[in-house]
Amino acid sequence: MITTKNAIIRLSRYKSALARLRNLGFVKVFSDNLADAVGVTAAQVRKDFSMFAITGHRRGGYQTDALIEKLNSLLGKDSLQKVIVVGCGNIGSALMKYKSFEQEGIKIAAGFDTSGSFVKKSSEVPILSMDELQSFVSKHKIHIGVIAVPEAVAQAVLDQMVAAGIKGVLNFAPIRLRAPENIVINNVNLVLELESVIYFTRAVEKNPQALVEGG
Amino acid sequence: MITTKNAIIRLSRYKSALARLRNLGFVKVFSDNLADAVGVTAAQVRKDFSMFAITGHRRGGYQTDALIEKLNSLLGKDSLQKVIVVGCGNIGSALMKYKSFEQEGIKIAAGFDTSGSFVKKSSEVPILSMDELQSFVSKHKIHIGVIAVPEAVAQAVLDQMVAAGIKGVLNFAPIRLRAPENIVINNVNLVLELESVIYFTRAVEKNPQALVEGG
DNA sequence: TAGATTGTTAATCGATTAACAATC
DNA sequence: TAGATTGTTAATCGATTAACAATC
Repeated sequence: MITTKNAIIRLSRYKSALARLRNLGFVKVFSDNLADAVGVTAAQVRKDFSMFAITGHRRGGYQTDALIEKLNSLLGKDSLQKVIVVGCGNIGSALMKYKSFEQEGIKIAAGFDTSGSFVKKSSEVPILSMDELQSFVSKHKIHIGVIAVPEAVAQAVLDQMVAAGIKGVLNFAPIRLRAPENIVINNVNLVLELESVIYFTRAVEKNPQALVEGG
Repeated sequence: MITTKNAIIRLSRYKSALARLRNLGFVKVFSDNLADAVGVTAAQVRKDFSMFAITGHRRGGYQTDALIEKLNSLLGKDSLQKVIVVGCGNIGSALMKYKSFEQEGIKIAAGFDTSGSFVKKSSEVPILSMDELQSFVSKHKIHIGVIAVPEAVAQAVLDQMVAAGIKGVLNFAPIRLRAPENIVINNVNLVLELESVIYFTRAVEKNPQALVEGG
C-alpha cells in the first residue's frame, strides 16, 4: 500500500520536527504546529495520527514527549536497530561512517565486500568477506541490510542476503531487484535524484511559472 | 505539480531500461516491454509519453535509438551537466568519487568545504574553500549544486549557493530548506529511507499479508 | 485484409483536504 | 460558558488504469 508508505515517511518527519519543537520548549503541540514545521496541512497530520491510533486532547493538542515516544515505538526506534552494509566502495563506506544513523538508533554492525583488499576486521565497523555474511547475520540476528554494490552484481548480492536471513533492504544499485514477496525493498537512486533536479531546474528556467515542490 | 515529478522519474527509469534492452538487441520496443522492465502498466508508459509528446508507430512500437535520444534530450542529458558539491564529509566525498554520475553525463566540477583541512586544489575533483564558491559558480556557469553538510549549517549554505547563482539543489541534510520559489530543491533523507525499511520489515514480520512495494 | 499496437478518452481508484460535530 | 482543537466523515482532487477507436 503506497498510502501507508507516504504516511510512514510523514510520521518520520513529524518525529524529527517534534525533536526540534521540544528543544524550543514546546511541552504540547497542535496539529497546526506540526503541519507548519513539516509543510503539510493540519488535516493531514490528524488523519495520519488517526490511521495509527495516535490520539491527542480535544483542546490541548498532543503532549510532545508522549508523542515522540509513540512515534519512536511505531517506527521501531524503541530498540537499537542493527544493520549490515554490503559493498564498501564510495557509498557503502560513507554510510558506514555516517553519524546520523547512530544518533537515530541505527547501528551499522558490519560491512561486507568481496575484494580482499577492503577486508579489515579491526576498524570501528568491521569489514568482512562475503563468506562470513551468512554466519554473521544469523549470529547477530540481523534483519536489515543495505546494498551498495555495482549494478551488475546487485541481484546476486540480494539473493545471498535473502538466503542469509535478511528481510528488509535499502538498495542503492540503480536496478529493479527481484525478491520473494515477503522481502521489503526500498530503492534510492542517486543519479535519478540528481537528474530530476536537473530536469526541473531547466524547466523552471525556461518557464518560470512551472512551480515545483521537492520531495 | 507532483504528477510531473513522478512522470519524470519514470522517464528516467524508461531510459535506463531502454539502454539494457538496446544491449539485448532490441531495435524497437513496445509500451508493454517497457512496462515489464520498469514495473508499471503499458497504459502508464503510453500516457507518460503522450504527456511529453513522444510518439511511436501504431503497429511498430517505438524505435529504441530514437526514443533514448528523445528521453536524453528531455531530461537535459544532451549536454554535459556540471554540478558542485558543498560539504566534503562522508556523503559529499562519496558523491565526488561516484562513477555513475560521469557515466550519465553529470560532471562534478568541484567540491566546497569550510574547514581548511579538506581543501585540496590538486585532486581529481578540486576541493575549494567556501570563499571561492561565488566566483567559481559564475565563472563555470554552474546551476546545480548538492548539499551534503550538517543539518545545522544547511540553510546558511543554501543561502550562499542561491546568492552565487545556483538554481537547483539536491539536499542530503535532513531538514526542510527555505528558498525563493524559483529554486528547485529535491531532498534525499538517508535516515528516513532506512527507517522506512525498518518499519515495513517489522510490519511484514508481524503480519505477512501486509504486502509492500518499494519506491 | 486481419491483427496488433498506439494515443486518448472515460472510468476508477486512492490520497488529500475541507468541514464540522464532539468535547475539553 | 465560550472558544478552540481534535477526530472523522464527506467532498475534492489528481493520478492510474481500462477500454477502444484510429491506423499502420
